[in-house]
Amino acid sequence: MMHFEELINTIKERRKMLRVTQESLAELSGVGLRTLKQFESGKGNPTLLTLQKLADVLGLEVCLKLKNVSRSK
Amino acid sequence: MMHFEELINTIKERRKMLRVTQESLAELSGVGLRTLKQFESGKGNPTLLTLQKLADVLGLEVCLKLKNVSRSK
DNA sequence: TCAAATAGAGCAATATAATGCACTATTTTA
DNA sequence: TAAAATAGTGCATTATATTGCTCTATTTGA
Repeated sequence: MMHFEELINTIKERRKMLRVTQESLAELSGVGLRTLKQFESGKGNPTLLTLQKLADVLGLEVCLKLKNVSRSK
Repeated sequence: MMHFEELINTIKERRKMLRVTQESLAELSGVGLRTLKQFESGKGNPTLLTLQKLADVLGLEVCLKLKNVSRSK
């Protein structure tokens, strides 16, 4: 899924920016380390709850925004 | 989960604004009708893929944004 | 450079999301 | 206000997300 990557990168970059390891983020968020590893490495299709838990610790939140309609793509 | 509701409402309202029934949205998105019903009725914890499929048809996209840090809440 | 820290993956068990079917409840509309 | 359309739920099955354990690969820093 093309759009997954954007979310993955946001999480990954944000985590690194905050200098948090996968292990720490897993603990802090209550998400299993294995689950986080899978998500960040592009395997996996997390549940909304899992994504929210991760985002929350990183000071992010999941949202829905209008797609850019006028793209010539 | 408090924050789920916001996402649910966004989906639900957007769907209604576009005058699309659950049945249509389910078909168009490729998500099972049962799954959509559960999500909109507040039961359920959809996978990111499911959420994206629904959002996509409605002209929305899942994103991560910075949380409002300075809230006295 | 090489040892420690961090990240990724195989395997297997368990929890739960996704789904369809059939039915009920609610809403819409003629 | 009654019929039709739309939305919500119980039950059961299947698919798959989550998890821990263990091991390997990669990255980092002294």
